[in-house]
Amino acid sequence: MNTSKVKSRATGRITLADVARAADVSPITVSRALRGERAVDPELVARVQAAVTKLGYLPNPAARALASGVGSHVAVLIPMLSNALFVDLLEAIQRTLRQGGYQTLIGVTHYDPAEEEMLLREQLLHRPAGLLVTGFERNDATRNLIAQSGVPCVHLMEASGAPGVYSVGFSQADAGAELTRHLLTKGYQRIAFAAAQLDPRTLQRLDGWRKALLAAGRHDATLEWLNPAPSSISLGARMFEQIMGQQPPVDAIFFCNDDLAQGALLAALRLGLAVPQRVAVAGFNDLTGSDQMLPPLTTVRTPRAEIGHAAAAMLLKLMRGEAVDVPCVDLGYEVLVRGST
Amino acid sequence: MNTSKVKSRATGRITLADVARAADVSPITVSRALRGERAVDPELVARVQAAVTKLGYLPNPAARALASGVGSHVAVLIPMLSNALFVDLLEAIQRTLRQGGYQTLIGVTHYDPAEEEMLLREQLLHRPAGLLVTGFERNDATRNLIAQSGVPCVHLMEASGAPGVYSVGFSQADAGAELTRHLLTKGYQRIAFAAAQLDPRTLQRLDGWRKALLAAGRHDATLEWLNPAPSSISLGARMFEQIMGQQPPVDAIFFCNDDLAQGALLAALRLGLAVPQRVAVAGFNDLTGSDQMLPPLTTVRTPRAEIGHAAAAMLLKLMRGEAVDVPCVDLGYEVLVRGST
DNA sequence: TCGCCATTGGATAGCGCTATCCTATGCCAT
DNA sequence: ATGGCATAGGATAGCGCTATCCAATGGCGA
Repeated sequence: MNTSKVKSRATGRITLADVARAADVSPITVSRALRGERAVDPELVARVQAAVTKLGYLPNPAARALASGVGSHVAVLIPMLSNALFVDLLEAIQRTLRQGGYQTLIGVTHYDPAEEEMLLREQLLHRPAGLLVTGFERNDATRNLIAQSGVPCVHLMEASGAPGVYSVGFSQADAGAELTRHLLTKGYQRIAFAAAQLDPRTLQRLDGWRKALLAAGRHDATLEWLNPAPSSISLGARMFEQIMGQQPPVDAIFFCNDDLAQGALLAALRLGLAVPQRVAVAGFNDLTGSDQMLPPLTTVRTPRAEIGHAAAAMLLKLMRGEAVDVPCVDLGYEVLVRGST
Repeated sequence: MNTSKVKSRATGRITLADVARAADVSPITVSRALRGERAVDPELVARVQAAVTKLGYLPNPAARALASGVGSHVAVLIPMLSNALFVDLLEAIQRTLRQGGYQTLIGVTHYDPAEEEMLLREQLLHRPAGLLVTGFERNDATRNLIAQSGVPCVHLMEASGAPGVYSVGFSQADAGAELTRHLLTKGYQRIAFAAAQLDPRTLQRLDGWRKALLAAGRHDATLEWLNPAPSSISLGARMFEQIMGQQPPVDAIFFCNDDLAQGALLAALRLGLAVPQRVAVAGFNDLTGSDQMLPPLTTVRTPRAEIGHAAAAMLLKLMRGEAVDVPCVDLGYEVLVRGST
């Protein structure tokens, strides 16, 4: 029964062969019993389990990866960790994947398609069991890498009906439009849109804002303030001052992210401009601190933790070869009306 | 020269054997040429390099890990991603390690020693090439795991002279004391210390504050406000209101982290309490937004990016078996005096 | 000239798993 | 009975690399 030979380079760790010996079965039976890959006599499974517990056996991920051609980890590509949004998303992803027995490898693309491609190539070398990527917009090379790798992939933060594509998110454009309609309903006449970073999701919000204003006959190109610099509180403050210094004046500003809006509210305090009387301010994502601002910030609560959890759960199914009934999950959003509008 | 046999389960990827064939050398020579593990005839190295380039060969990390017993990644254990401090730290670590050819695997301990132990056990299974952990305080089991694993380990964020221990950080206690002395110099009489989370580094700052106040004869137990809840802007606001509602009044508050201090400044605005006239507020870490507050927040700039970089560089040396001349690097800090004090 | 050792290329044997094929068993329909 | 087939355990052969030993070469002192 015992087929293992004398070890010349023993690492001292308990191997599957040790378990097999202790349970008096063949190594392959242990492997099958542990993975549930094929029907195994319940009595043998019990014996294997007992041996595993007794010896404290823990499988060697590298050996597993080499033999099976697929790792026990998931690669996650996100744009930026300094946006709290993605931290919340990651936290949920990591928690869910761990329960499924997978490690999470994080790659930060810095919103750069070339960097995303490079990271992906690197990650694919490690043969991840699954892939989580942010949004749909990427260069063809990257898209092909994903498709040809055969690694199950779920897209985060956006909702898309494309066939064969898995995604969990919400409509950024709808959210942008709905927040804009809230401002219109409140009676604001000239509603600016102020954005930084200009990543795809920001531009979708811009699109929603534009559609809502066009529908109301209130659109005007001078209302668009687009800055490719990274989003931050201080940039929000600067953009606010810039916008308020222009003619004709605006009476509301929709910032594409809460950090910008927070900076704007602080700048308004500094300048003595009353919010929302002189100008209304709205943000996006309901980041930490937005409810503490003066006045509290009107924003859109985005369900990033739920997205992370649902995407990870979907990926787990895909990795296990189970069927996914709804490939495109829309988790919606919620406009939070607070004092700033 | 060609020793490889017909593949039954070929994965289609280029292997080291393919390179060996193309360069007309043995596989082990390719391995050595690529790793520089032993002297190899420069001409052969050139031939190997040419073949690698021509074929686009990329080593298989799983095979490497299995054969050598050590992975090509570093495990990093940090307490929390929602504290921007650690995001900056990670960013620097990841950048430096990637240049050294290592992947970064992040584990978030949530300030929980038990979770840290569990994560570490999990990570050690993957045989990381190196380990980065936050601070020195952990349970004995975890400490033993690190020591017995034989994996090179560098400790982050604190400076310690313990022999055989590698660390990069600064003295949290000194920084706490220096900020406190700044407040004393400014003439504040009753300087409170308000802290959340109560992790080791927070307690070290507390210690510094206490020593400075004791030295000045201004210490008083009612000045300590310790809350084990997670640090956040809203908690800072609540703690501020609580502190300001107590008698005898304080004239300055040192918050252990900037998010708390930011919340306090916002609460002060809400309550109409003038900062720094009615009460001075100081924070720690110089997080994003602190310079934008009203008034701008006095705080301590902590060199987390530098720490991340230096720690990763030190770990790279250790992993390569090179000597590290200074095992304990103190990168200092800087008190930033702004309008809030 | 001879050995001795340092140097460097290669053969061999795994690392610890899993894919694949093979075989033994039992059960059913014929 | 008997063939056919599903079921389940095991032997075998790698996955793609590296550790280890071995052999060939050349330089050098005696």
